[in-house]
Amino acid sequence: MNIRLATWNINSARLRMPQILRFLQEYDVDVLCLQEIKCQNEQFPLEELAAQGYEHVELNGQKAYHGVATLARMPLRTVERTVFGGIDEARHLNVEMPGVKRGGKPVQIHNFYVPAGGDAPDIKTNPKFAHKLDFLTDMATNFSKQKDRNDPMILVGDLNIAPLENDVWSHKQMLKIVSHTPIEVEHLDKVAQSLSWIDAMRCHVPDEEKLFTWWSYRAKDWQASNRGRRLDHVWVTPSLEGCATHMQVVEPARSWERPSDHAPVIVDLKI
DNA sequence: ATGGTGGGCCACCCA
Repeated sequence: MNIRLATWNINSARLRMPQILRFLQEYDVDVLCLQEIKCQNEQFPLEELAAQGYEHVELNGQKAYHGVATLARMPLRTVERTVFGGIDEARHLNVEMPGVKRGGKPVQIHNFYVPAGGDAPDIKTNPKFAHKLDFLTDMATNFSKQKDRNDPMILVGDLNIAPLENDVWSHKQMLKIVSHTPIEVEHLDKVAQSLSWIDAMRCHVPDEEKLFTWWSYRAKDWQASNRGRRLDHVWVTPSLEGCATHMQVVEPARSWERPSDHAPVIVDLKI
């Protein structure tokens, strides 16, 4: 069974519906995980998606900020919406695909929006940075205690960390910038180690090559300056190792009218 | 060192 899965920080689902519909159609996506939907569940535009064949939508929304959604052509079932890091915000949604199994178990998809962490990389002066690290610590603990690395799971989303040197435009100039500080990378590494998660994007692009998914709105010409970061990720547990047969960052979407500042990431899975 | 651009919502918060 071949499944095309995508993740996209959409920066307002309601405002960006034309781009969402265009993306689903042009790229023939089966499952789309959205972050920063910025609306309550009741406000999410279900009808337009159903009309285009995406009849299955699971939500964890909230008013104005954050919020994640997972939508698909095939049935989905919400397993859990978990609060990490002690602050009750809509930043996680775990769904399973009852019709998509590996080793007799339905494949689960964790959709994450990790806190951005504010400006100063200092837990003493910046509560947002402390929250980000707490969130990551909680993720690692929760996975270790509650989950089994032998289960087929996919983790996608905006993790707001670019861990590798070539996940940012300038490693040296980014070392003290939130999203690329060593302490954040250490915390993210612990999350990855908790269930031996595999970085499915880097399986397709060598560590020596630049790979970005986000470009700031503040650049005059995002392509010319190309000061990007890889903030969005796709991980799989060991039982799905090698299942991601193809990966692409859909950079053209960053140039569409009224774009999100994130580009979608697509993986093709053979399950 | 600073400000640059967006979205939600109606005074600012957040990215």
